[in-house]
Amino acid sequence: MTTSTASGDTQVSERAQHFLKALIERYIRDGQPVGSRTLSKDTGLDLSPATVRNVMADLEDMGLVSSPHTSAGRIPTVSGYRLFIDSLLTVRKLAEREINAMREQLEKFADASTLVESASQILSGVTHLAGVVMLPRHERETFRQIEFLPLSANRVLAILVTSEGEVHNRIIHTDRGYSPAQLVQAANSLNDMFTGQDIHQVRKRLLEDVKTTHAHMDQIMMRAMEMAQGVVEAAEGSDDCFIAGQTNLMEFEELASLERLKQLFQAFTEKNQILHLLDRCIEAEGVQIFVGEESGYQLLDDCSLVTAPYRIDDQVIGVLGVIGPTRMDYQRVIPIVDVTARLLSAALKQQ
Amino acid sequence: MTTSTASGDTQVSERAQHFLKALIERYIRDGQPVGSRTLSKDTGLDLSPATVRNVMADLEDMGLVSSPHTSAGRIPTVSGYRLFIDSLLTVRKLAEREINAMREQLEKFADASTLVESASQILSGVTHLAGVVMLPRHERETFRQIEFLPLSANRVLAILVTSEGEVHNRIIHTDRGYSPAQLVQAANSLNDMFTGQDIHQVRKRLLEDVKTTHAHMDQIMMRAMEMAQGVVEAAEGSDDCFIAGQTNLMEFEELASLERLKQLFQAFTEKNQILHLLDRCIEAEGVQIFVGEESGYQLLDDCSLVTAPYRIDDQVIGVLGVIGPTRMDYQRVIPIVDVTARLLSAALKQQ
DNA sequence: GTTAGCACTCGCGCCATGCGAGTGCTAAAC
DNA sequence: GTTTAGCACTCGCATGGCGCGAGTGCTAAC
Repeated sequence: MTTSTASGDTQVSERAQHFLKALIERYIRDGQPVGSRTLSKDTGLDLSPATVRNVMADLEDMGLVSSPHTSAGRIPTVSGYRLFIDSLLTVRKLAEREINAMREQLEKFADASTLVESASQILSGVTHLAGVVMLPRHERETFRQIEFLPLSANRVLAILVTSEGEVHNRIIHTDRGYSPAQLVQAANSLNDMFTGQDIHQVRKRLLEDVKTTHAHMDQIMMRAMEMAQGVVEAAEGSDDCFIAGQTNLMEFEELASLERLKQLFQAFTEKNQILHLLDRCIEAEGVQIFVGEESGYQLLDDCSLVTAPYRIDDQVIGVLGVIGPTRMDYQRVIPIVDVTARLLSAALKQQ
Repeated sequence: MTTSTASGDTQVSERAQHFLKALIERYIRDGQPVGSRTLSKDTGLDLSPATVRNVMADLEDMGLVSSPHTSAGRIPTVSGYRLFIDSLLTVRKLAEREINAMREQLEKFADASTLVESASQILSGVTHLAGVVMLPRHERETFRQIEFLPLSANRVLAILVTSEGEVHNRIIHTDRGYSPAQLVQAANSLNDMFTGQDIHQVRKRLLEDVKTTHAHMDQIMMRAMEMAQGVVEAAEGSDDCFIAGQTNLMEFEELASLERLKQLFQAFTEKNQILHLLDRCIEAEGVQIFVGEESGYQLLDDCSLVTAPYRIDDQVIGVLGVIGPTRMDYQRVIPIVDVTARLLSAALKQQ
C-alpha cells in the first residue's frame, strides 16, 4: 500500500480538516458512507453540497477518505483516522461519577490476578467492545515466597507467591511422606536462596542445581527443589492475558461476516498474537492506538486497538486496552482506557 | 407443538426404522435434506425411490421426519433423533489408542481445577464441538485444610484446600502484623475444628462464632476466623463451569446465523443457564442426551447436549459433556463423552 | 407389496429493470 | 477565485419474472 500518508506532502487546509472531523464523527455514529448533502448540513458552515464535494475530492486525493464505490459517500481511510486521532480529536473527560463507578467495581477484588481479570471485564462492559489485559510478563516477576503443605501420605501442595501478589499452586506427588517440620525447613531454605530473584532465573538455577550438586546434597532438599521446580513451571506457564466481552464485537456491522468473526474469535482463544501486539505497547508513555492495518496483524484489519500501560510504583508492569472496529467512538474509548489503567495501577499499589 | 411422539401410538416397522437410521446417518454426514433417490441407494435393500417415498410418508405421519418444503428431501425431527438415539444407534467403541491419547493429555495435570479445565478442552478438541465441564458443586465440598502465610507487615495469604483437591487463596489485609508462629497456631486450631466438614456449614459456623463468642475469645483467633471467612467465600464464589471450543460451533451451517451465534455465545459467557441444565444431568447413571428443544432452553434450540457424570470413589461430583448442533455425530460423540468422564474420574481418584 | 410414470410444487439462481443516492464536471454567479 | 446550480453519469440494491432441477404424491400397472 502506497497511499500517501497525507501528513507530509500536502498541507491539509483548516477547512478540510474541519470537514474531515465532521465526516469521521458522522461515520462513527452511523456507520455508513457520508455523502456531500449530509455533510453540508452537519458542519456549522453554511456551504452547499457542491462545495463540500470539491473539498472531499481534495481529501480523497490526499488519501484521507475514500469511497467504497462511485455513488456512495466517503468513509475515512486509515490515514484519515490517524490524522483525526492525532490532531482533530477532542477528548472529553469522563464524568467523576463514571470513574467512581469503575473504581468501586475494581475495589471489590484483592488478589492481583482477579483484579486484573475484572479490569478487562470493566473495559468491555463500559465500552461495549472487547476488553483485554496483559498480565505482568513473568520475566519481571520475582520470587517472593514458597511454602509446602502436606496433603496426604505422599502428596504435597507447593505454593509460590510472586512479587506481584500472584499465587500459584501445584500438587506434587512424592515418593514418600515428609513431616511438616521437614517441609517447613525445606521451604525456609528455598526462601533464603531465592527471595527477590527473577522467576526465570530461579527456574534455571533450580534446574542446574538439581543436576550438578546431585551427589552431596540433603535428600530432602533435593526433593524440595524438584517440587519447587514444579510450581515455578506452573507460574511461568500460567495464563497471561485476559479477554472479556468478545461477544460485543458481534454487534458491529462491519465485522459481522462469519468468516471475519471466526478469525477474530480464533485469535482470541489462541491469544499469542494479541500478546505480541500488546507487548509492543508496553513502552509507550500513555494511551496508544493502532488503527486497522497499522497493527501489522491482518486479523485485526478492520479493528483498532487502544491501549495504555499500567504500573506499580512508577514501573510499568502490564498493558490493558480494548479491541473494536476501526469505527469505534475514540472520543469516549480513549479516556476510558486511560482511566482504567490508572485505576488498576492504584488498586495494585494498595496491596 | 403437538407432534405425536411416535413411540406410543403407532408401531414403527422394522423396515421403517432401518430407513430412519439410514436417513439420519446420511443427514448427519451431509447436513442436507435427504431425498428418496439418495436414500434408496444408501440402504442396502434394493428398493426403488418410489417405495422409499411411501415409507417416508409413513415416517412423516409418525412425526419422525419432516420436510422443510415440498420439493426438498426429509430431515429428522426431534422425535426422530430420539428414536435413533434410544434404539437405532450403534455406538462404536473408541480405539484404544484414541483413549490413550486422551489419557495422556489429562495426566499432565495435577491440581483438580486445571484437570477439570483441560477435560473441557479435550472434549472440544476431539469432538470439534463445544466442551463443557461443571465443577463439583460446592455443597458437596468439604473443608480439608487451611493455612496462613504472612506476606508483609499486614497482609496474610490465606489458603484453603478442599476435599476435591481444589485450592483457593485470598490475600487478607489485617490491622496489624502477626508472627508466623501465631498464624500456624491459628491455622491448626481451625483445622482441628473444621476438617472434613461441609464448606457451606463451615461458612455458617464461622459467621455465627465470630458474632456470638465475640467477647471471651482469643484476639488472634478472632482475626483468624475472619480471615478464614474470606477464603471460604472465595471458594464458594469461585468459577464452577468451564466451557471450551465455542468457536467450533461457528463451523456449522445450521448455527451460522449471526443472531443464533450471538445468543449462544451470550449464554456461554453468562453460564448460569448452562449450569442449571447440567445440574439436571447429575443424577443420570451414564451418558444422557438432550436433543434440541428437549432441553427446555430455547437458546439451545438447534443444539444437542451430550453429558456424563464423573465421580470420585463412586460418588458423583460433577457433570461434563459437549454442546453441538442437533446434527452431530452421536455415534462418535457419545463414546467420547463417556470415556472422558471415566478418564477424569480416574485422574481425580489418583490424587 | 413394489414400481414406473407423471403432474405438480417449490426453492434458487439468473437476468433485466428501475430507482435513488451520490458523484464529477462545467458554466454561471457572487 | 470561491461558491453554487445544473446535469449527465455511475453504481448498488431491491424487485420481479423466468426456467431449472430436485423432490414429492398419486395413480395405475406389475
